[in-house]
Amino acid sequence: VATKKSYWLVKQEPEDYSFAELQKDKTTAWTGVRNFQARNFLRAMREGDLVLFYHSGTGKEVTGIAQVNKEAEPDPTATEGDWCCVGIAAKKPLKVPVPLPVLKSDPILKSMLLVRQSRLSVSPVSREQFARILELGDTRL
DNA sequence: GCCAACGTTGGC
DNA sequence: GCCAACGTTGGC
Repeated sequence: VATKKSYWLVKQEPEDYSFAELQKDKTTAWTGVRNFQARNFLRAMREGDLVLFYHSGTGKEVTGIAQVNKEAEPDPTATEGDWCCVGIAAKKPLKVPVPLPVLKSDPILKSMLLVRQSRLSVSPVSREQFARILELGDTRL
């Protein structure tokens, strides 16, 4: 059953957990999401989906590509409530990071949910937007 | 169920 | 440091 691949973006402050740390760890459990909208996106992720990794705060740029390697399961860090996490694996850093001002001004990227709703920590990305990020990032998978 | 008050996040 | 956006809480 071939399902169509989806694309996502996750956001984290690099001081908290950077893409470099993910590369070092190889994989990580993406825990700690406590927002319903973000949680629902986590639940929609499928193994193999590609994930843009964005640094908020210091950097404010898309810095790397990761891939879902484990679909949603209960978040072990949640002591109450119906929360979940996914597993992601580092895939490749962007050769050239794509900074927020570029996202905001690019005709394809300015409609990204990240741009329109900056507090959302997990958001969907279209195939076209994902391809555009790779193009601007001078990176191919 | 509404809304004011407050807290948090993130960009500038 | 400030402000906008958004979520949560609590009084009514």
